[in-house]
Amino acid sequence: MLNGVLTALSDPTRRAIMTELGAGERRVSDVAAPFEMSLNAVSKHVKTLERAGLVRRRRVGREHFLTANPAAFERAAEWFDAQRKFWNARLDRLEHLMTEEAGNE
Amino acid sequence: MLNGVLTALSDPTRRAIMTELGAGERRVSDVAAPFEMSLNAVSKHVKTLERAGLVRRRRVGREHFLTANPAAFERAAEWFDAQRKFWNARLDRLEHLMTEEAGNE
DNA sequence: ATGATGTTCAACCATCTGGTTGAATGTATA
DNA sequence: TATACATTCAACCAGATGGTTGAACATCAT
Repeated sequence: MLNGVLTALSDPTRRAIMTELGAGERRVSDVAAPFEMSLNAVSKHVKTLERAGLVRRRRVGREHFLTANPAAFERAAEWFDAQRKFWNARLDRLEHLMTEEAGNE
Repeated sequence: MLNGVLTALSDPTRRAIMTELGAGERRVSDVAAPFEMSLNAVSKHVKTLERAGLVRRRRVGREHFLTANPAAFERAAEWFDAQRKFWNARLDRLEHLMTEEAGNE
């Protein structure tokens, strides 16, 4: 869902986690290590990303391995792309009108 | 700022407002009309979008005319595009490795 | 001047959010 | 078995968020 993905990614910590996972599979505590907040806080962020479908979890014994699920980006990326296209078209149309106007002067 | 734009757009009401403004300049009360919430609530949402740079306001007498500022989308759109490119490259690399692996069997 | 219109401001409220700490759970290891 | 490790769960807290209502402000129309 677009909503969940956008909400999840509107937090800088969570975007950083996604970037971190860009380097490959990581355990929860590895992901948490660079941050100054508690492991618990990061664990919550991971859960949020997971709920949004952006992160997948693989349990091996007591360790939880996390991977990014890039497919989940798609909806949001597409939404922004659609916006971009729409506004570009609109600006082009506007510009076109203005040059036409100029031609009539 | 990426953060502000993403946060602003993570709310469905605010995304709807942006869509509404896609049709052209609108007064605050016109923007508010289709929503079931109070004018005040929408006014607050507009202010949020304005703070994020996504909306511009033009005061004419007592009326405030709003327009979308598509340029503000750019950062966010670019961020998603960068993500998309990064993950596609990563998947390609992975696929490549796997076919190489298969060739060695 | 009066009153209606368009909008914001201010105070309030319930819920969400992002963080904390401490305990619980499950698993590996000595 | 006892202990250390990896992680989550639960309770709590402060501050943000999204909504409400009522008053204030500025402007237009009579």
